[in-house]
Amino acid sequence: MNIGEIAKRAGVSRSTVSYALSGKRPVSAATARRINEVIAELGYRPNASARALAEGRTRTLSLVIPPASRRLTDVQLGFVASVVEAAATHDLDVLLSPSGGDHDRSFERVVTGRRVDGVILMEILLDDPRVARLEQESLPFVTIGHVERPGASSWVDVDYAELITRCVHHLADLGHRDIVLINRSDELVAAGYGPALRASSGFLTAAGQRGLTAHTVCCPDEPAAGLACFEEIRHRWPEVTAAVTINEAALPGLQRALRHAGLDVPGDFSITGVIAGRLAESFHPPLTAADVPAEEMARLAVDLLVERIADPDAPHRHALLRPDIALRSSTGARHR
Amino acid sequence: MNIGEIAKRAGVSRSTVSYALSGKRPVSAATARRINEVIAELGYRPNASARALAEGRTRTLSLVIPPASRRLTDVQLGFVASVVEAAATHDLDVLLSPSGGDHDRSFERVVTGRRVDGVILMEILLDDPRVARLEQESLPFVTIGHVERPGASSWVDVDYAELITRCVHHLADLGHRDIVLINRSDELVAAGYGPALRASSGFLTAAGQRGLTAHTVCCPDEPAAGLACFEEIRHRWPEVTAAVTINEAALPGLQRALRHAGLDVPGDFSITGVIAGRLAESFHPPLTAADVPAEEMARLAVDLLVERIADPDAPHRHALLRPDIALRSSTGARHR
DNA sequence: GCCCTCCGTCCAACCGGTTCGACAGACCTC
DNA sequence: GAGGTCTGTCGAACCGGTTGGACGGAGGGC
Repeated sequence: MNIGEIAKRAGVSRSTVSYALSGKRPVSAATARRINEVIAELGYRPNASARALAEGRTRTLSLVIPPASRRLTDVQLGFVASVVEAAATHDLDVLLSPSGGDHDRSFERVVTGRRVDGVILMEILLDDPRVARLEQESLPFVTIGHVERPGASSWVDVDYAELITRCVHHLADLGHRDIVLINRSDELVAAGYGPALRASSGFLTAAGQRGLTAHTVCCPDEPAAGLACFEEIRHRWPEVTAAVTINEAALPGLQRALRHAGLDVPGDFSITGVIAGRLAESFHPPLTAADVPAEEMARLAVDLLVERIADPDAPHRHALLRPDIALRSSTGARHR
Repeated sequence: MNIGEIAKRAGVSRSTVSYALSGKRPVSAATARRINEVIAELGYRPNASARALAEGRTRTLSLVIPPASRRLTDVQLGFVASVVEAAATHDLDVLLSPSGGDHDRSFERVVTGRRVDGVILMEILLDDPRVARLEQESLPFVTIGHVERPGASSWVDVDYAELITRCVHHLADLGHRDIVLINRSDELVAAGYGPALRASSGFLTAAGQRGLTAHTVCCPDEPAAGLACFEEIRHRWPEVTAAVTINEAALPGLQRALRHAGLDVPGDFSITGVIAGRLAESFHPPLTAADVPAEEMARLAVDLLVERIADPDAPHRHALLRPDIALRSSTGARHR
């Protein structure tokens, strides 16, 4: 059942049906009614592939995710769900493409087969080859996270350096003198993962300004690693009284380690950082932390992308978000 | 840059290029080499929409997910990632379509616009309208979870009734006499969500067989609810010494409630159930539980779907998985 | 040398839409 | 009543692939 069938039954030409549907040229009321009746009766819907071919656009976005093997964090999952949601408000579909590892076939297929109108990249490295690939292919894209040259593309990100700085000041104001940053994994840092690097430098700079003694550790994205990591911290720097973290996956392990060490939060030890809000609230006690506004970021990313698709030559835009630190109950005055 | 351009530069007709690419007819070695050179030089890749239109298939699957507002559980997330992964091994792309709430436009668009070759449905209700819709549209589909009439479609599921039964026997063997099932939310049960209903009936039947006193409660999919729910259990049935659960989201709250009540696991209280393996291991202590094999299920679902797409008239097949209970450390002998 | 086969290639139709230019007829104007 | 505009519709080209039938030429059998 195609547009020709509808045209035949309504006694008009194919183009008239097309115009009736798109409204791009006027159609008499009587004809429109006849056409709509036939369409309703037959349950006709235009074939998406044919339309995409003719229009030169697919009404589809690609969301490039890290491969499943590397488990997604809560923040990342928030992005996926929210991007799909935001795209739906523009009547766009979302194609999920793994990239990295041996999954670059999917990425290539999507990029080069004109399968989508635009791409949203997440888990961006400071110098990301996929960005170069998309630029070369001149396919509109927006990144969640940003590469080193901030003017080179459209992006949305949270200002990790600034948020971590605020965390440090918050702890300093509470009297803490020895603090530690629990970062993401070694591998990510080595690969040039922006948030990890920006968090680290923001942390050290702010600690320096306030005259604090600061240490940083990398911790694999797993609960068990969080436990081991904290025990190492206690062993190497027993004087530390507060931690800042951006490693969500390590939180359960961290929690267990704290209990195991008999430390009360925030009585004996304070914790803060940049964390998905939902996760911060399920910590015990709820974490004082900057919540990553995944939903807002996803919405912004999709809006930026839609804009770029409409006008690929417009200047790049970006949004650097700095959500307030939500004061919950995991930080307190130092009294050891 | 299209197939005509390649043909021109290689000095052959468009069809020859097509045949060289698909291998559906023999092409002389010399011609093939010339064509491949031009293709490599220009970085040509066939336009996916045009190919889809001509071939009548899109090489794309749709994965229908619950809307983002209803947060995805860990098990569900495992499905999404694993389905994408499994589809990639068949060189298929995955379109993510929210359904339910006000997102049925996406579902309709995908189903009726011939946008995909097949659909994977998750979060199936015992009597799911989407199943009927897909049948009517005669679009191949596979469900993760199964509707009431098991022969009506192809599906893969875990045998919740059986697994919960095993959990009950396990607890009974340990001497527990009063147990409770912490189920998913009221709404899901009311909507006819299969796992919740099958878990419940399996639980009650098994408890009856073993002569145990059994209670069931529904608990919203949130940590806070888990806490409240456990406190209610302690209040209403203080004699209960063990819980079985399929509610992952409630686990953190449950954990907090146990600590708050000063209960040692498994010394004072045992917990088991059907849970994503990763989550079971991040509980403290690690949960003795049947791990939902999300990866295997996703792989099976994709395989079944690919099979159905190839031969839509083949009889329906299904897989009902019964993973062993992984013995960890959250269950012990009753001694109160 | 003739006929048949087979191999490699080409032409043209087709998939199902969109869109541009043309045009018939109604209506207005002078 | 001739000429001009406006409205609604149609025909045909086009998007970029795939595919079936036709066809020319090389090679083999007689």
